[in-house]
Amino acid sequence: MTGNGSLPTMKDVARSAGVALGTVSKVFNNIPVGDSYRQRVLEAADRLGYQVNNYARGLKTNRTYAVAFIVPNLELPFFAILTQNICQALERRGYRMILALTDFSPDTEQSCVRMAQQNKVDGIIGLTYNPNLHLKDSIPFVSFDRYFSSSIPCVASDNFGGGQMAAEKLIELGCRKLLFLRIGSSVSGETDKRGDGFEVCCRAKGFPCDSLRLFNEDGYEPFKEFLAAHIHDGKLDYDGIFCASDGLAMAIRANLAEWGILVPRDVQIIGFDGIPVWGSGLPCSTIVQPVAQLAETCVDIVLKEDRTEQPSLICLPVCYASGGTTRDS
Amino acid sequence: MTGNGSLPTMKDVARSAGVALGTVSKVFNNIPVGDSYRQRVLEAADRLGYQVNNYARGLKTNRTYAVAFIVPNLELPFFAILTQNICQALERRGYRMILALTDFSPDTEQSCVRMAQQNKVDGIIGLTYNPNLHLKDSIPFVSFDRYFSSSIPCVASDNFGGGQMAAEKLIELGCRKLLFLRIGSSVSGETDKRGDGFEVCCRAKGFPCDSLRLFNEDGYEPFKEFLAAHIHDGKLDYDGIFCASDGLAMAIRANLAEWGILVPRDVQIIGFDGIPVWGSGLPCSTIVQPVAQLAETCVDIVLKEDRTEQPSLICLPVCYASGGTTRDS
DNA sequence: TTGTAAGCGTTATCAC
DNA sequence: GTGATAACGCTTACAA
Repeated sequence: MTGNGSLPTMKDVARSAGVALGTVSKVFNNIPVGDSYRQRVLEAADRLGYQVNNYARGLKTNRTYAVAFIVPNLELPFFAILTQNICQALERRGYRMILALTDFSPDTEQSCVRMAQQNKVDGIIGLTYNPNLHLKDSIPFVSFDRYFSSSIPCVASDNFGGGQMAAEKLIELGCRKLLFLRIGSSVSGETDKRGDGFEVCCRAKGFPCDSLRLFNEDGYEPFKEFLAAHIHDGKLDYDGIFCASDGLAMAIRANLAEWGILVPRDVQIIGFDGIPVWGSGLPCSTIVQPVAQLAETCVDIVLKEDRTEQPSLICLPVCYASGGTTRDS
Repeated sequence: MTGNGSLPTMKDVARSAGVALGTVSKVFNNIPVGDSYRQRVLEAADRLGYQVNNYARGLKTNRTYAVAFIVPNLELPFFAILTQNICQALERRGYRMILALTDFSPDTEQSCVRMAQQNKVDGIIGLTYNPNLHLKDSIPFVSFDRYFSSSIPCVASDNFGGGQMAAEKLIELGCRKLLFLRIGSSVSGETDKRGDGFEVCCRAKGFPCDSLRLFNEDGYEPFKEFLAAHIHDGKLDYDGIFCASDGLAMAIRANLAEWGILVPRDVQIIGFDGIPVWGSGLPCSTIVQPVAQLAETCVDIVLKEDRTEQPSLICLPVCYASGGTTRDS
């Protein structure tokens, strides 16, 4: 204790150890110092319960060892797991994560960026939808799943390739009448390519492919109406469906069940994401995103000192995994 | 721009606005200042793209408007949703969350606490398992789901009541041979009371109740063996199971399915948590934790200035929700 | 190798 | 109401 009620400072440690202030600082920065001095300092620090004040340190060094991660929410399993992996990747490097949730609001996204800047974070990783997010170029920014410009690195899965993979798989499994379904932000992003890859591949292989692309604002109703319109005599017009997310795949499956249409007996479905459900494994057959590598990549790039020579778009390979909604298990 | 490459400071704003440094500070702290001055300052700040440096501010004021949240991971839906709700509750109050993941490691938990202290957070909310976590009493700490001592507030659901509720419900639904299953940390915590409440209630109502309580280290194998040992001629010895989490409930259901035992036809199951799965609603019938209120409560307490008169344990009411694994829908 | 002193960007206390 | 000036706790030349 310092006598007054507040926390001990370096000055207190120095006094208690009987050394100069600078010496204490050196000890805590791993700068060579006489062994007996180091000893005394460490003991004094321990005795006083001293810890470096990162705020004072950051003020001097301009490095805070904090990175902000901006994401809509943690309700979607993919968002939660991505957040977890990025947080762990940061921790491994001695950085901390400031978590900022936006609930898809462009205004909130912007104010999160402001907050991050004000907190002098060393970098920002953002999964955002605001089409004209205003970024200070003084803080490194890495965008997840959305391409801004060549000067802002974007990290994503190989969404196009994943779509192709889904098409190939469904066709290989005997599907001939294919359908693509998605619901998501009306702001275009990398994930849109999932459907593009799927459709391109279907066409290339000579099979018809319909698609229904909705925006979040639309809600699920249109899906139900669409399916209802494509069921005749208890049979669905399609035998293979590719959904842009596993959650959507599960919702579609549940809706079809109400019509007595069973998966994978009557129609095979492939989703996208591949996050296992705790206690019950993969929710469906799916294109698996390489979450751990995506996280590592974001962190690597955002922390990279040398900001010239940054790639502007990095796509990581996905893979297919069977999960009970296709006839291959 | 300031001429040199770095960010503008208050000094720059003052110079550019032609006012004194202190005046600028006052403007940004909402301290009364002549209107024309305020105008000039705001304009200059805008022109320069100035933002208050929270690190410098924190150094002076000893308030960082940051709270650390320590949690094992975001894989368990309950953890993810709790994290989301706490983060939102903090954002609403103008605070940011520093997220620290521990993966259940006691050492990591301790180092997260150290990190938080070093970052001079205004408070710590912790979902931890380290039985002798060392806390500085200079930083407010709120424990989730685990009681430390009367001086450290603990927030939890009414786990005991939830267990009772599950028993009552199963009995009401006709179950007579009851079973309680749990897997979790070997460090005791509030969640242990789920089973206690269940067993107490079963006994009080005069129905037999078995239970199998495992630790994470044990893995799932013992559950499978237990169930196998209690299946005779394709029939399970129990007709009602209460699982300490929804994830476990789903795992048990899947295991029973392998034996041809169907839920809820042959046995009814109630889980605990009540986090809906994106795209498919509740995973099972369950005791729902009031996540939003739990989060609000944690944040309220951790930010409360007056630290005398804090309750040492707050239990929030749970409720039952049917989700397809009981015969009441 | 050790000690000294000048800031880092704010806030807060004073005279004016 | 406004404008110097001294901290806040630390890092980092630079001098000893």
